[in-house]
Formats: sequence, C-alpha cells, structure tokens
Amino acid sequence: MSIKGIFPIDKWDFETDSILTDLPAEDLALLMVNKTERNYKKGEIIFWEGTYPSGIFFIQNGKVKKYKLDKDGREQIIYVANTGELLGYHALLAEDRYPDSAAVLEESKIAFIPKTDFLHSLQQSVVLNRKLLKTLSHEFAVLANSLSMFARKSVRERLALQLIVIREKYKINFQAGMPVEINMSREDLASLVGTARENVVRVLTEFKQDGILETKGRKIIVQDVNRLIEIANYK
Amino acid sequence: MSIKGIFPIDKWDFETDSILTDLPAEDLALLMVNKTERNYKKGEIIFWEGTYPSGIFFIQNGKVKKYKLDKDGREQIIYVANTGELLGYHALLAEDRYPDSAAVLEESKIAFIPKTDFLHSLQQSVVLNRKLLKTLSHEFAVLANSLSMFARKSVRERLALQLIVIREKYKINFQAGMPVEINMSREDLASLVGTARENVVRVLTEFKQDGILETKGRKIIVQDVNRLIEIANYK
DNA sequence: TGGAAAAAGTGAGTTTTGTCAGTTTTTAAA
DNA sequence: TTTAAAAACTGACAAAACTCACTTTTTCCA
Repeated sequence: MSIKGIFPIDKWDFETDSILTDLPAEDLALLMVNKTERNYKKGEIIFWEGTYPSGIFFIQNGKVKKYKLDKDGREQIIYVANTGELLGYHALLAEDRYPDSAAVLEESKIAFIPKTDFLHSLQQSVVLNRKLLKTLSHEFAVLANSLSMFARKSVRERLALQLIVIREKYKINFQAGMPVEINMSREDLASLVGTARENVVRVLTEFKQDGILETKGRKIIVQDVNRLIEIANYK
Repeated sequence: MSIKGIFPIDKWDFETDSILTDLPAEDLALLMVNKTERNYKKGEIIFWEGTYPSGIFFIQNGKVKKYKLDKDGREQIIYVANTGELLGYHALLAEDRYPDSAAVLEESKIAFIPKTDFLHSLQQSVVLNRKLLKTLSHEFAVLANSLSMFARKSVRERLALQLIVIREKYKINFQAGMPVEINMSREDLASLVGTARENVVRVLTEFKQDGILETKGRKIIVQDVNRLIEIANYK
C-alpha cells in the first residue's frame, strides 16, 4: 500500500520534478542545449547562500539538502531535493542572491543550465512559465506546513514526521517491496528536525525500543509507518 | 533613520504590493474590470484553509493575518499582509485548495477579483507573469527565513524579531516621526511568535522593564529598536 | 458611561529541550 | 585487515518553555 492513502505526502514535497516532465520536447531541448554534467561527491556544496546565481541545476541522480546556517553556525535544512528536481531557480527569478545553500547528501550527478538559457526558455515557453508558477505556489504551501510544524510541534512529533517524509525520498534508491533504508547522518537528521543531534539519537532509541524502527549501523529501517503517523499527530 | 540601514527588513516582507504597482495601466485595468469591494470587520475571515478559491483578493486598506490551525486548534500566523498586497493567488496558481486561512486584523477594505479575470490577465500580461514569478520566488526566501527562525531561535529572540517586523507594518497607520503603536492582541502576537500567550506577556514585561518598549493598554510602542535588533541575534 | 465580558498579566510547578562531558561503535583509509 | 578518525550514543544537569489556576486591567457596547 502506498503512503498516499494514509498520509498527505504531497503537502511535504515540492513536486519540482514535474516542471521538466511536463515540458514539451522542443522546450526541454531549448533549456538543455548547453547543459554541462558533473559528479558531486558526498558533502560537496553546489551553491552558497548569499552569492549570485549564474544558472540553475538539475539533479540527474542523487539527493541534495537545501539549508541555511544561522549566526551561531547551526544548520537548518529547509528541504531535501531528490533525483529529477531542479535547484536554484528562486534566486534567478527573484533577481536576488541564493536564499539558501545546497549540498549533496550522497554521490550525485548534477547538470548545470546557464542563466541565459533558462531565461531565454522562460521567454519562449508558455508551459515552463505556467509550471514554474504552479510549482512555486505549491512550494509556498509546503513551506507554510513546515513553518507551522517547527513552531508548534515537539521534537518527537517532528522527528516522526520527517522520518515519514524522508523515507519516501529514499524509496527511489530501493526496489519496490524491499525494505527502505534511510541513510542519513544523525547530524543531518537533527538539521532536518531542528534540534540537537543528542535529541535525535534519544528519540530514535525510544522508537527502536517501541519496535517502530530498527537500525543497521547508521541506516534506519522503518518497520511501522502507521505508528510514526500517529506520533506525528498531523491532521 | 530608516530601518533598512540597520536591519534587512526585505527578507521578512513579501513585497506583493509591487505586483500591482509595476503593472502597466492597461493590464491593471483588465485585472480590475470586475472587482468588487467590501468592508471587513476586525476578526472577519476572508477565506478558509482547505477550501477552493474562486478568485483573488486585494487589500485596499487594512491588515490581514494568514494562518494555519493545527490539529489541537492552535493558530500559527504565517504572514501578516498589509495595505496594497494581494491575497489568495497561491491556491489559484497551484490549482489547489487554500494552503492557509486569512482573517483581517483591523477594519479593512478588500476587493475581490474573480478567478476568470485573474487567469485571463495572466494569459495577456507578460509583466504580471514575470512579477508573480519574482514575488513567489522572493516569498520562498522569506518563508525559508521564518522556518529557520522558528526551528532555531528562542521565544525571546523570536519575539524581538517579530516586533521589529510587525512595527514596520504599523508605520503605515501613523505619520512619519510619530511614535508607532503596534495594536495587536497578545493572542495574535503569540500566534505570530509561535508560543503561548503567557510567554509573550512575560517577555514583553522584561522588555518594558529594560526600557526597550512601553505599553498603552494593549498597544506596544517600541522605544529602542536597536536593542531589539541585538536581542533578535539575527545576522 | 457603568458594568459585564474579554483580554492581559502573574506565579508555581511540570515537562521538554539544550548542553556538556564523556564512552562505544562505525566508517573508511592505509 | 588493521586502526585512527569520525560518528553515534549515553547520562546528568541546566535552561527554556509550557500548562494551569488565578487576579487585575482594559475594552466595548447596552
């Protein structure tokens, strides 16, 4: 059974990948005409908050965290982007600097599309325009959800919820039916949940004792999503 | 001295008002052709989260809170929109339900623009398209900031920051040079800061004792913005 | 404009979260 | 395969935030 029947996963996912999949072949070709591919190693940074963009990025394969660092150096993950998603278009469209930084969570293949090609495609393609407006508006809903979660939910509730959401993203790495392994450092999980690493570890131990999940080294295998959904206490 | 030299207020403001101010007269006329105006009393609701949109709204005069209610009925304010701003376009552009609710914070005059007119203007006006893309991308940056603040800052820091931001919105109600009065219930302030009413009251009392602000009944007059900026501890 | 209702403010106790200072386990390079 | 470094985990304590029960002040409308 898919998670969609029991949890509104679409409210936590940007659906950026639909921008390209719905684009007519000729519009897509125009956008991709000068793209350059590159492999990024785990932990490598794609762009830095506060710098000016020179193009957009397309995740051909891999996972990317979008995050902000606060004054005290603490990291907050805003969103985890997956294979097929675009990155970095906010800065270009807002005619401003990057609002966040992006770093790869696992070995990834990422394409770069120059600014001029993106802006040119935007002028030419009615579909690209419409899809960007739709995606950005949907992102608003996702961020509003996240904001409300961080402001109002306990660490335990937030961790349960983020485990549900992040697990969906790791499904892409595993065959259907096979147990999904979440391979994320406790540090990154803490950045995602908005708490200290120690708290993540403590709650994970609780969940493990309750038979909700098991761990294989750092990897997390969720055994009872329904219990996580209950704990997340999300309408 | 304007706040802009000492605090990056643009990172906390949607700038939605620029959508209409930058629109060519003919595009604006097309958009406004069937608009209907209405006065809303304090507390009245404009639209509800989860319902389908039939148009967009324009705040001709007043202030509107955009908020979400969680499972336990607790309110989280996502954003406070001011005179000149548009409301409700996210749902139409995402072809989805409203992601949040909207209610007026003070007596307001609000215009309704039917869905068909908005979508028709979108097809006709290149400028409207571009401005919406720009505004939505900027909103992403604002929400990412807020998200990070809620996840990482203390109640004291959050209240200091929100007082700075909300005070700018109340400037519109007062003559330049006159002391700005923030006229917001402690309940609404708590919804904005993401905490309980009692905590807002306690921190406000502290700020009052430190000479950072004074109160006139429920109204808050900030006397030392620089101290608030220090306390907010925002880079 | 008096008075009832609503909102603001206070205090004490509990719960949650953060911090520090470690030990143990896992990872990955040599 | 060994082993040093990094990451994961644990416990104790401190700080922050929440909740409840209550008093005082303000608002607003009959």
